[in-house]
Amino acid sequence: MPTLRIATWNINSVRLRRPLLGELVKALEPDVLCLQETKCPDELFPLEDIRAFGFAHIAHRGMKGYNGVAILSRLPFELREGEPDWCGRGDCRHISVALDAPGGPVELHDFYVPAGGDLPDREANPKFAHKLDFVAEAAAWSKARGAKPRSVLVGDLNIAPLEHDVWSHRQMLGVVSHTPVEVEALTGWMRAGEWHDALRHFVPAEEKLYTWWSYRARDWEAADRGRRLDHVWVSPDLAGKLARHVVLKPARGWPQASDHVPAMVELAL
DNA sequence: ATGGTAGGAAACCTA
Repeated sequence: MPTLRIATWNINSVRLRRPLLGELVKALEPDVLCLQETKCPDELFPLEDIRAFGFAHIAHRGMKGYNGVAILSRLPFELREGEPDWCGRGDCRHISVALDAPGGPVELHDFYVPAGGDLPDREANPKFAHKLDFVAEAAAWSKARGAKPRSVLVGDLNIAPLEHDVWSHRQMLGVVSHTPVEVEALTGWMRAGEWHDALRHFVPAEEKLYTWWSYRARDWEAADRGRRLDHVWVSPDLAGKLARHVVLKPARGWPQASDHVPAMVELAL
């Protein structure tokens, strides 16, 4: 049966960490890899290095210093144009393609949701307001779009929705990424598009699951104060085709690691 | 209660 492996990783600078892409490819052998926080203007994107890792098809949308998303693929795809300009900011936080996948096209969306700053107060903190507005717009977009078959949405959504998506639910309730207003916004987005949480398809809600560990810890592994900020969602028709997943925790221990680790889902198409 | 680290830019922002 043909399979499709889609991975997502907040790489936190594609130029600095491009050697680690080789490690990721060795470990996961993804057909498609979606990146966030490439922090790389389009004219400086390291196309040749990435082609050498086997990704013949590359789409990237970057800017100077911040943000930036990219889709690296072994399969051909068509870049989807005319997607929304989220919150009218011209940020590079979303890119999407129609993948030439086994059995027909798969619509793939790669998102980087604003982190939202430190203070979980819409009035006092414009970054938090931006985050909530972004997710609300995304929910409206999903609602209008409907539960389109053969769709996958991945990325750093910067919200850990479930109790066991954080190391301590109680201590995180007031911390941006796990506040009730953010969790409600994210679950509203999921419901609006009838998206299925593909990572939790494999890992029961009662089990801890993290994709991010802060840089600001003496020993990230010993402290293990992680959060699940990175997500893979699939359309209802693909939920039954989920075959395998990997959250590549060892990547957090790589030399010059990103604070996020790659997550991958395999679909039996 | 606080501050801890990292990347990119350009002397401070973002996460």
